[in-house]
Amino acid sequence: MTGQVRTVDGRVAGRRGQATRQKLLDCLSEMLSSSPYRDVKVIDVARKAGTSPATFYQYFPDVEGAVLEIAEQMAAEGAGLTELLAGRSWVGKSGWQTSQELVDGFLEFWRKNDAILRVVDLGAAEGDKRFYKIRMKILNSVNNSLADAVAELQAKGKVDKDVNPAAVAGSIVAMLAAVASHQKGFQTWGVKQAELKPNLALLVHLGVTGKKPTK
Amino acid sequence: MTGQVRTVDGRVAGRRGQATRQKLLDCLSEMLSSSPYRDVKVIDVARKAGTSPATFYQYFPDVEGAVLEIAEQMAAEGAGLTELLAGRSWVGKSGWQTSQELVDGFLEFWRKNDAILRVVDLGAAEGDKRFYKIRMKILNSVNNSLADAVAELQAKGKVDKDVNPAAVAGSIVAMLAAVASHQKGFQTWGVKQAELKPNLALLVHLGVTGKKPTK
DNA sequence: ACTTGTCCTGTCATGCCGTCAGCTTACCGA
DNA sequence: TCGGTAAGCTGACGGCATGACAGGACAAGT
Repeated sequence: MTGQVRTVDGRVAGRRGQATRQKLLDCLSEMLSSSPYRDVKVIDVARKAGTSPATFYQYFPDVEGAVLEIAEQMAAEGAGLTELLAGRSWVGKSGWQTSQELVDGFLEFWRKNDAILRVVDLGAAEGDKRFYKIRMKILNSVNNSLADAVAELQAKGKVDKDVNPAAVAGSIVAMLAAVASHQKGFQTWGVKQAELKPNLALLVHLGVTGKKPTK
Repeated sequence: MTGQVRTVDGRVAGRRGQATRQKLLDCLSEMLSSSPYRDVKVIDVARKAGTSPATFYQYFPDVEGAVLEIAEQMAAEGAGLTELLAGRSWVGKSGWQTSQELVDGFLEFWRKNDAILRVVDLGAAEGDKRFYKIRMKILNSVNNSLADAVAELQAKGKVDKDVNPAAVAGSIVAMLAAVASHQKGFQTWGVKQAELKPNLALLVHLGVTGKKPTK
């Protein structure tokens, strides 16, 4: 029951309209990858989509509105990140594997959607609740699972009592997101992609379990 | 020897000119805190500074150019973050203290400069080398110290050999930066500022030494 | 008072924004 | 088949930001 897709002035969009709308979104997505967010103009998106600016405004209130739409679509996919953690173990060798796969999946997802995620991150940091919510939606899936894992280990006495599972999980997730969006940066620091992953996985494992992984 | 401050058309700026220039920078700084980066317009900055857009363009090529200037100033201050780590120990109780003070200082610095740091982060993520360099300048001070600390512990055999100091240090620094810029976010996750810090410090300590701190 | 170089702004061409009226196209029922 | 209705698109327009320039205001030294 998401309701039908509607134009700004309230008409319901038909087949053709939806196609145009999607084309505009696709073109916007491309533009976000190739030029700074600040310089993305409605007219450029429209031109790229082979239509006119007026058409753009029929479907979106402004660039930001369209960006939110793209972000929403991505967030829906991003919910799949939960599977990286569902039912996984954090003890012994399988704990190390869980950690590695989480890092792998996370970095991959971020790499695929880096342009839009940059903008979402900015919006969230600027305090825009709409972007903030989307960021939460993506990170929550991972965050909650991690927090649960920590809490569980804590209940078994394997993790100190004064640890706050939510704080630790949140920090780890933030780290993953930050490293992912500055992946290129590490190369300039003399750290190769392939080297980065296991070290990141190590930090994740340490954070969750408080112990070095058994490899 | 940074050379004198110059206008866009090559004149050297005198006392009065420098004052106006600085006022424009200050106003821009304020605007960045109060409105989204994308919506910051030259005309608004000029109005706020009680001058005209033409004056702005005399000193800066565009908004981005002025932002770089502000960022540069901040980066100079940020170099002081090194002191949070210079000559500190990572063993025993003092290790725990080092970790705590690092987190404290880092979050504080970020909180003070959050608006401009947001923009720098975005610019860097978008691949703009000028922003990237500034981000490095700030983080390098901390990053290098951390990497050294890890390498040292590694030489003493207290940290596994297959750990890459640069990768670990970079990831930790990225975590600090990310958590700092989304501090508000944690509150919505039910994590209070005061709770966040020790948990973050714990993660830092774990990452650097591989062991839980002795408190 | 006059000169000199700094500093600021009025003005202008250009281009994007965001809206509207109006035209074209697709769909549907009679 | 035909006409009605709603969807879909665009040209055109006022408004505003951009960025450049030339000329006027101002301070400081002579």
